[in-house]
Amino acid sequence: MLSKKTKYGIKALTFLGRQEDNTPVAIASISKSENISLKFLESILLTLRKNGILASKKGKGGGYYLLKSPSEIPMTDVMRILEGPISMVPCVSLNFYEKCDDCPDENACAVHNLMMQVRDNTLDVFRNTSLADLCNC
Amino acid sequence: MLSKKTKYGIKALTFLGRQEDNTPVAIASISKSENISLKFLESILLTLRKNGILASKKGKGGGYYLLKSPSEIPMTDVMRILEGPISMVPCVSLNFYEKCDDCPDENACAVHNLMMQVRDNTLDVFRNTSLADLCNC
DNA sequence: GCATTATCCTACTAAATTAATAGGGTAAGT
DNA sequence: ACTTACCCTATTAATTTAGTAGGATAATGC
Repeated sequence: MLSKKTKYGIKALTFLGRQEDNTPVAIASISKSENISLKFLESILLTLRKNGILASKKGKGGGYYLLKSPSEIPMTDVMRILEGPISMVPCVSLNFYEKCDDCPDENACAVHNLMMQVRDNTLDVFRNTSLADLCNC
Repeated sequence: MLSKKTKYGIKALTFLGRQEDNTPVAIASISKSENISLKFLESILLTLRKNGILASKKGKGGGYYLLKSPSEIPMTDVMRILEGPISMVPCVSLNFYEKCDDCPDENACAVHNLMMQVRDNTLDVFRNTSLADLCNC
């Protein structure tokens, strides 16, 4: 299941990507438009900023804005920052690999092999989708 | 993330599918071979039985066995029984649909449209994989 | 320079889910 | 009868997720 954090994060990003110019938008403004708890959204935007997706400006007229153009932001990046691994099991993860305790041989593991396929397919979607694609729908 | 329940369930099913004949296998036997907590596995096999994947036999020589041949058990069924929805969000689920509280228009929702694609791709994998495919690897 | 605005940041709490355990009940075989 | 092994409900422990609190910091404008 997709966490609310990721869901809200993506909604906020598309909201920012749909702005005419790239002037800062206040958290409160996004919070209202997208029906997201202000404080929760605050922490989400903070992690997106710390991970190089957003930049911010303080004080009056301040807010968050995209660092790059939406077409340059692949959904793989967004997903990994907000949701973590794209794989359903750590043993098939490219960026968050971990060995299973119970499994003596990965190549002989049915779960491993099935989840490799799922990962490849999911990755395909995220690699071929940028924030720009999401803004136009 | 895939739950341990599903992971263990799939491992147990492939173990049963790899048996020469379809005679009952005791939970304890699967538990040892696959390094799964006995009691936890017990509850997993119980739900697989209640959902028409497995049958069981009590008493000495008893245990669990597959109701159908592995090639007749699609992974979509297994996943939905053990893990629940295949979709990452309820609003794109075929079998567990639920409307989002925050979203006024699904068709205009970026998350919805992205997750539709992910669902379609994941579903493709599960639909085209049977338990038999997992037993041969 | 001071008030206002809005992000920054740490810590905490509540709720939900997951993983596992306990313990007795029931049926089948010998 | 006795043993074996599944049946079933309830409970607990651990982890994760979602959300809250509250003040610190920085920029802007009068």
